[in-house]
Amino acid sequence: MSGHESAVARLRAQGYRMTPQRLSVLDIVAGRSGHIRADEVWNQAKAQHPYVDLATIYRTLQLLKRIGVVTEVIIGNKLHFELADQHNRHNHMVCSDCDAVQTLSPDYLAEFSRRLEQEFGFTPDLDNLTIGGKCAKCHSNVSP
Amino acid sequence: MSGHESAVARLRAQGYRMTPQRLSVLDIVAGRSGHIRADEVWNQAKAQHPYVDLATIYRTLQLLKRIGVVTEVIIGNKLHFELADQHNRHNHMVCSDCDAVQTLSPDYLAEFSRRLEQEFGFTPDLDNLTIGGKCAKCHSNVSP
DNA sequence: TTGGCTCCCGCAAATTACTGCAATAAGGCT
DNA sequence: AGCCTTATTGCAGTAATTTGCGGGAGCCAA
Repeated sequence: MSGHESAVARLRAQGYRMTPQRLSVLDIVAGRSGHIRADEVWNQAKAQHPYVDLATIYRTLQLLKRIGVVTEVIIGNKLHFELADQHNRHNHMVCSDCDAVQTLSPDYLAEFSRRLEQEFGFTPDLDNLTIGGKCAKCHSNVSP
Repeated sequence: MSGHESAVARLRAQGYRMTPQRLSVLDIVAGRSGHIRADEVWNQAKAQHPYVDLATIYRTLQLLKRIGVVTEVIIGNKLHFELADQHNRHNHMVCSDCDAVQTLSPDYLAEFSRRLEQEFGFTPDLDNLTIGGKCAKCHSNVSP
């Protein structure tokens, strides 16, 4: 449970204000071990604070993403968010059939990333990289 | 200009029908050397066939994507499509600052892909993989 | 050719994501 | 504690994409 304080500090440091709405969003995302959709955040936030607007949720999530507190994962073309834990960075593999999500150590991408940087000067944003494909279970299935 | 016939054949082979609308979409996507947005396809399609509906464009593009005739590229959170040229497969690197797109040989991902398959049984969909990050030009800039 | 099954289209409405604007409230200053 | 500045919210509206529905058309079999 160390995400909150540092997140609040990071907001303040950049001139952003801490509001009940933002705190709610932060609590909700931090309280969830995995990823959560924007509308789920909204539903939970309304329980704590009846007049939060969905637009505020979106703006807050974008803000938190911009300052690196949460990361965005696209699962079956729906946006999800999760707390960015600096001590446990990971990428996601999402199955295009069953939407199952597996996490992946960024070590697997280190070599690839280094080559892009050396050969193209392109710095990939690994924090937000999600790999689509078929998981082992769905791979054996037939119908497309 | 070999995309058409094989695409038509592939549609028929899977029980899909070739309609004027679908042919238009196919023509338009094939006629563009790079990527094209759904609404651009729509505008061009309307010129040929005044009563095409945008929903049809979207459905057709999804269909073509599903059967592997076109691939999807997300550029600055807008969907783009391009003809899947089997002889010139490539991935994309998109700069999150300036939306510039560079193409990338899938060779760079081969090793990575092989490891995912061996260690997790996960088959990544490299055709639709786009890497976000900062290009060399924007990398030197300051403001976030 | 007739019947029937299924596919496909256009229309409209739903869903998801985002934005402009005026009212509100957070945080610093006194 | 009270005031002032301005970031932030709620509301309403827009943009982008998807989905449900009913009619119409293609295809096959008898």
